[in-house]
Amino acid sequence: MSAEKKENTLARVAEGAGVSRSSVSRAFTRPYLLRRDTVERIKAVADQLGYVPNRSARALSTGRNGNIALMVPDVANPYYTTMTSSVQQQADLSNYCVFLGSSFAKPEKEDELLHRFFGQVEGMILVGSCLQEKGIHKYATRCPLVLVNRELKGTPRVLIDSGTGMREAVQHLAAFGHREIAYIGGFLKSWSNKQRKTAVSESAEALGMRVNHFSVGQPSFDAGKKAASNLISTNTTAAIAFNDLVALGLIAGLSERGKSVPEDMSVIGCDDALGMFNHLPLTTVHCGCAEAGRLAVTILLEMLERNTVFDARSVLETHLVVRSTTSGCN
Amino acid sequence: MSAEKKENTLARVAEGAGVSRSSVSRAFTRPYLLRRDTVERIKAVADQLGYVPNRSARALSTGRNGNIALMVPDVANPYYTTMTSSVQQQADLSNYCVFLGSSFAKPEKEDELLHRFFGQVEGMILVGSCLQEKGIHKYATRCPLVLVNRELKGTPRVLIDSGTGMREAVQHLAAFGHREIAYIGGFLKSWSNKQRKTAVSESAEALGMRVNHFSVGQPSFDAGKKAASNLISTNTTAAIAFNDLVALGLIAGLSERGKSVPEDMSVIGCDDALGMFNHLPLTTVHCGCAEAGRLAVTILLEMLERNTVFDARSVLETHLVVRSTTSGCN
DNA sequence: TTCGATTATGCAACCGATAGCAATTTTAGT
DNA sequence: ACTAAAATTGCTATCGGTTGCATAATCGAA
Repeated sequence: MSAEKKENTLARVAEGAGVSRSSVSRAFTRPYLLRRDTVERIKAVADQLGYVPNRSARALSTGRNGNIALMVPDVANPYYTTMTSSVQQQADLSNYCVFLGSSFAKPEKEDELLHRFFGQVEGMILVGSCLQEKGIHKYATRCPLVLVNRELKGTPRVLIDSGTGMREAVQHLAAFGHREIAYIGGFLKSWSNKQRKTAVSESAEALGMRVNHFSVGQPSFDAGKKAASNLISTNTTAAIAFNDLVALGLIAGLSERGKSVPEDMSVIGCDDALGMFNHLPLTTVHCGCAEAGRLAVTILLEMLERNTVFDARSVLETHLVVRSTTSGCN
Repeated sequence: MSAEKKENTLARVAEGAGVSRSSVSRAFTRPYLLRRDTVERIKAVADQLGYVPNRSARALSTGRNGNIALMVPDVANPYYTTMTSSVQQQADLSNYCVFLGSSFAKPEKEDELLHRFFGQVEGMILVGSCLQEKGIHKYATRCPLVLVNRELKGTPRVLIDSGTGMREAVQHLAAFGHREIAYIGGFLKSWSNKQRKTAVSESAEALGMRVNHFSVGQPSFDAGKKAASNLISTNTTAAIAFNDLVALGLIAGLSERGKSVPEDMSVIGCDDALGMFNHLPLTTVHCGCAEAGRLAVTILLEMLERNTVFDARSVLETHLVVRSTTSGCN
């Protein structure tokens, strides 16, 4: 069975209501310019016909399409999922539609998707962009764009500072009497990883604690699990992981080796993405991903509204959420 | 600093390359109609100017915009996240852009978002739609639309049959010697819940097992946790939960009450969404969410390609994935 | 009534591409 | 060299709206 019965247009509604196309257009966009009853008559005909204005056509003549693009490294990652969700909700409040793209941390893919979005969005939000500065600039100079977790002077950005939470984590462990801790990092080159690692190092040093550094590369559950054995061979009594996934893996790995958490080892995660679903709720650093997403949208829409680009730089603090995987050391 | 330097258009490129607008258009859409060197010259000018075709304009004249809409109840739910991710990837393979919408299981919100998407997509995928049949029809009759996990005759649909996996789960438990099991359900009215519950009941009965039914309503971690106490007061030796979250909660609840899994109680989840991140990898029913997403896109694009609507009905089987939360009963 | 001031509405150009058809240039065959 | 066929390229209408400007209708007040 074939489809494609042509959609009804302004013209058809106009004909049905016995008015000009302009009037139909106005009935939808600036009804106050028309007589009350004219608007009603037009609307009646319109929804009797099931008329819905064609957004492409409207966009063509107004230059506004009511869309924004959201680019994340990986939608399936809970950290980004939370953000995606909040971005979509916040955009929805202003009747914006959002395009979603996953770059899988590949610059070419990110660029390709952005290029594809470019002509049909009013603005973009790039989360953890893996593009080079040049690549970002290419878009930033041509449409309003907000970065999340990426620092680039001149481009508005919202940064989640995991440092504050990490410092709280170290202090928390110090208060419990831990003197030798470990940081299980992810990719060495990763911005977030560096930020977290540095925060741990510095505050540990300030508190006179010793910290052993490990790097697992891709921060996965299995990576965390494997890290467990290395950890055991040290005198570490507490570990802070790059993220929750690694922390959970670590706990699993420890338990396989007969070590229990938190008795034998305290463990702290980061992101607060899936720690509350563990049999032992995970002590972790809560990162306001949802808030970051909302803020990014707010900034972006503000730029669209005012038709200007401003160099905002918002930093969101993170905080430790104490649950059940940390305790005093024996 | 203000933005808004007008984008460059076909015309500008044409002027720069000393050809007509048609030629520029062809250089991008049907280059084989032009002489090799003409195309090159045009492309050179184009990307020197940073020209990107305006998709709204193109859409207006071709009637195709290269976009599809994906509607899910909640992006933040891992079950849907997996699907969202696969839909986006699959669409990307055909150079389609995807709009994402979350209905939060509210029909009005779903309708509002779909209405907003309507004019600017070629087709839609509705996952677990909460619209009434009438509401779905409204869109299905006007643009190609594929349903996931929703049965509606005449509209192409992809259904994930958790029944097969659930039956495997029951058989698995039977093989381990369990005679009295429990099903911890979610919302009583939910289609998936009914499907899963029925499958458990029927296959248990066929195997001569007894099954105790519980319902927790909103299927959350805490709900599962609470269910633990009810469970303990029965002679149940194994439990099948509505989904992984409930299963994990259940395990946590049991452990709080000194029961260990799988020694004292075998536990099986459903969805395979987050069970592998547990310290004890969860035995669960794997639902091919990613596959369902891919399939939905494939069907949708096929309809767009062939410009027809066909009443496909694909059922995806699910399978038990045995990990560490099940064992023989003592 | 009559006239200027307010609304309401229509006209027609325009947004940036696409595509059918016509015009022009090449190519190939004789 | 000459011509028909084939390959290129240009012209122009069109997609479905929006909007500035002009015209027509309505209203109050003189």
